[in-house]
Amino acid sequence: MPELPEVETIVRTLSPQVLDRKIEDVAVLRGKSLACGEALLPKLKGARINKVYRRAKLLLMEVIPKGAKKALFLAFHLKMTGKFFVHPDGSEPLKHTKIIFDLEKLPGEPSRLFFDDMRMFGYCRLMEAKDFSDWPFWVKLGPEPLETPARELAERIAARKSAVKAVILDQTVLAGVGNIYADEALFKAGILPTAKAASISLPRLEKLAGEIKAVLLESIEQCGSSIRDYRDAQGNAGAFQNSFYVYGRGGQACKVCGTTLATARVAGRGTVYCSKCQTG
DNA sequence: ACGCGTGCCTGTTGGC
DNA sequence: TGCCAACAGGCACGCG
Repeated sequence: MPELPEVETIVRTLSPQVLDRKIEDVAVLRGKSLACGEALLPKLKGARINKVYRRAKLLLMEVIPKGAKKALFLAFHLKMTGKFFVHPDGSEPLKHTKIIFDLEKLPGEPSRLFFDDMRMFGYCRLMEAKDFSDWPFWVKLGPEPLETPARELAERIAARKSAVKAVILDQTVLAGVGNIYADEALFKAGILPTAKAASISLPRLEKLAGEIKAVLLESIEQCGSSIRDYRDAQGNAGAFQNSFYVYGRGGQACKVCGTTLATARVAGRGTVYCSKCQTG
């Protein structure tokens, strides 16, 4: 389930494979996977991929259409099971392939970029620059945690009344944290996921913000977490799952104090925490 | 305006 | 052994 570190890893592994290459053809195998921009599809033919980058959990590509000055943008949300892989010329779609981008052929390089998505929660939006302002999710996205001072993140969290876990998962408060890194950061900060954000002292929230940044950075260094089947755009698994303190470890011993880790549902999500190391 | 619950999806897992 | 419910979870949406 790609969160910020996994999407960042996919950007880094996909970019060298597709940057500056031209898109020769696009096949949308499942209409709903292209959330908008169907009318712009013809403009993709012959367009050059100028930039591959990330915002929150979104992977974006800026493409320059042939002979046009206005750029187009592909914004992918991978949700739980979205994947990219560049397959050899002539490869047939896989069971869960939703969109195929045929790139210009280069000697010795694969040319079929597949967007696969087993659960079908993911999507691609094809847009012009002006369309971003009509995309509510994009407009409301909070700041990038790695580019925002911990103090500022703490103040944004403190302004909300809900359970602190629900608050840090809220993409309008800060962008890019999902269930894994929420649980890990709360453990490292020693804060119970159910504690109300507004009731936590600012220094503790600043500690939490610092731990969010630390856990995201550490995971990026490890190329993300591979739960089940996450792979980067070169097919490699991440390694950060080996560093989890709590996520997926319910019922096992806390690595710090030995207490059996508790499970609960918070903000509608499976949640694991240590009732001794974490307090309200 | 905010907070909370539900639906979207399919493959995997565990209980009876 | 086989079936089926529960589960995985980000976000849109609707309700209070």
